[in-house]
This record gives sequence, C-alpha cells and structure tokens, in this order.
Amino acid sequence: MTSDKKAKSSTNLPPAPPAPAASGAPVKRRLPPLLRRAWYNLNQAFRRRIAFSGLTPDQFTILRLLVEAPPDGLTQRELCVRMCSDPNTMASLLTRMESSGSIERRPHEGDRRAHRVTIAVKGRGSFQELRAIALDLQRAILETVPARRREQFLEDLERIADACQEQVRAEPAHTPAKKL
Amino acid sequence: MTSDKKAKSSTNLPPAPPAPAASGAPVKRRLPPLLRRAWYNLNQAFRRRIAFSGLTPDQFTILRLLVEAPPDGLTQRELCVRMCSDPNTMASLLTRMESSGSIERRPHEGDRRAHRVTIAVKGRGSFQELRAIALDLQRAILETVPARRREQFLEDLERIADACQEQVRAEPAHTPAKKL
DNA sequence: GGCCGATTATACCTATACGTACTAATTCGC
DNA sequence: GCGAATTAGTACGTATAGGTATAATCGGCC
Repeated sequence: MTSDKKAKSSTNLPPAPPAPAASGAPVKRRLPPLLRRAWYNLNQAFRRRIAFSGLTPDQFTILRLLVEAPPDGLTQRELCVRMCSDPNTMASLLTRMESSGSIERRPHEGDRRAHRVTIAVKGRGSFQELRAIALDLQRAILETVPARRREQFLEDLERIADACQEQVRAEPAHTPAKKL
Repeated sequence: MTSDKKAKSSTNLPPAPPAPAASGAPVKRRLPPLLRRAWYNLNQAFRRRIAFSGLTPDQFTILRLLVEAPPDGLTQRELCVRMCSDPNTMASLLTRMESSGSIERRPHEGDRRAHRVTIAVKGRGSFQELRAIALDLQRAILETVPARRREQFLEDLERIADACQEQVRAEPAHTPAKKL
C-alpha cells in the first residue's frame, strides 16, 4: 500500500473554494462571512488540538480569565461579561467544569445571591499545558499578515468588535414594554 | 471588597470593560478574544434585528447562498463548504427550513445519495426583506474603521480567515494514529 | 462484474447560544 | 425600615457546532 491517503474524516471540510473567481474586478469582501469563517475555523482548529485534554475552547477561556483574575476569583456575572456570554450558558459551562474538577464554586461572602468562581489546582495545570498550544496557533495565524500591518490590523479589529458590541446594546433582547 | 461597579442589564451585556487600563504600554491585543467578541456580538445583533421574521442568522445565510447559487440549487455538501459548517448541522438546519417553507429539497437526479436544495418563493421573499437589515448593520459596523483603511482591513481579515481554515486542515478530526 | 475505498446524508450525543420565566437576595426611593 | 425595581443564578426549550457511527451510493480497479 503506497497510497498516501490523507485519512480524511467524514466530517472534515473538503478543499473549500470560498473565494469568488479571480477576474480583475475589485473582489467584494463582506465582513460577516469573513468574521464567521475566521472564528469558526480558529475555534475548530483549537478544539481539535486540545481535544486530548478533555477541555473545550470555551472551558479554556474560563481558565484563562480565572488565571488573570484576582485570587478571590470572579462571579459568574463577571465571567459572562468577559466572555460576551450569557448567564445560562455560563451556568451550564461552570457546572460541567466543576464536575470535572477544573474550577471551584463557593458562596460569595458579601452577596448571598452570587458565587465566587476560582480555578482549581487541576484547572491551573491544564491551563499551563494548553496555553502553549494556544499561543502557537495564534502566532501561526497572525504571521499571515505582514508584520508591519499586524498592530494596525488588531487595532481595527478591536474597533469592529467594539462596534458590534455597540450594535447589540442598541437592540435589547426583547424591548420589554414596561407595564404602567 | 474591591468590586463596586454598577451594571444595569439583565440578560444583556453590561458596560463590559474588556480593554485593560490604558497606561502607555503597548496594549497587547489578542486575536482570539477579539475575533470572538466581534463575531458573537455581530451575530447576536443581527439575530435580534431579524427575530421578528422567525429566521435565524444561519438560516439567512442559507437563503443568501441559495439566491447567489445557480437555479439548479446546491447539494447539502456544497452548502456545508460555503458555510464552513458540517453535514450534521446542515441536515438539521435544512430540515427546519424545509418545515417552515423557506427552502425545498428534492432528490438529485444524477446522484441518488444527494439532495438538490433550492430556495422557495417564501424564502426568497424573506431574504429580500432581511437583506436590507443585514446591509445596514454591516455598514454601521464597517464605518468605525477609517474609509482609507477598510479595504486593507478586509484583505487582511481574509488572510486571517484563510490561515484559520488552513490550521483546521492541518488537524483532522481524529488526530491520533489510526489503529494499525 | 464485483470488491473496496470514498462520499452524501442521517442518527445520536454532548456542548454551547440565547430567549423566556422564576426564585432569592440586594439596593434604592421615600 | 418597607416595598418596588434590580440583580445573580437557575430551569427549560430551541437552534446550532461538531464528534462518532452507519446506511446507501458512487467510482476506480482487477
């Protein structure tokens, strides 16, 4: 068998020619599809690289936020804000992480509604291990943009991210017409 | 107690201070969090704006792809590639859209495994209506980047998207060496 | 012609994403 | 202080995201 088959999984993406035919006309690039493609593939590439650890990209993000947080930890609300997530997703995510021993939850001593979420020893170990993989991946991807434009690109991407967030605030979940 | 901020929203995102304090040091911007923030909020802003129609952002994307496709329509596989999605997600997505009457599925006359997916009259109407909303949103967001840098930004974002996709191909779904 | 690997779609399962509704606790106006 | 508005979390339901496995084909090769 000298076949150099790539062992391509059934759920994998084929060649994929998302770019329109090059002709000479100004290639009309649309922001939403580009953002979607970048994020989905970045997330998937990272998920596969860290799958061996049993953690998901979102769980890794939680660990990063906790490592960068003060030793007291953060409340679920604070994690939500930092992850652009919502209370529901956060609750189930943290429940799984608590079960697997990556984090710990204890009642907040100043606000009995809230929880203090902290990283467990096991979680800290996982983070150290996966962090290197994350940095490698990020570097490999950023290298495709010429070094002299990288800083400008990230600055503009931040403007875009800010603008997107602003557009969410401009359109509340349901605009509840308060009863009077 | 060190926390003393005034959030003011329920399921919504509060003020959200994702940026580190400005001090003078080069603000280290990280690609993954920025991409996540941009995509999540763009998607959410759009979802809320089109919620009245009963369609989701992903469903809108399907309609757009079908409108831009040849009259014969596309197979589910082709839609997967164009959406950076996978066969599973596509199947359930199309099942829902077929039930709601946005699209039609018929057997592929040349390949009995495949389906031809086409847009229904109802779906075409929805698309026309939502398209204007999508364009407005995209314009409002892109305007936050100076006009003279927009084209360059989108070009670099495309490089990033391509690089992310490449990183996925470099890491097949089930990495480890297959059983020998 | 028939065997075998590759491909299209589906079924099933877990992990988010997020809207609505609800409970319990906290804050604020008076 | 008391009650209403707010806020932290949770419960529940629907819509993706995507891994594994499988049925039905398709296609190349002997």
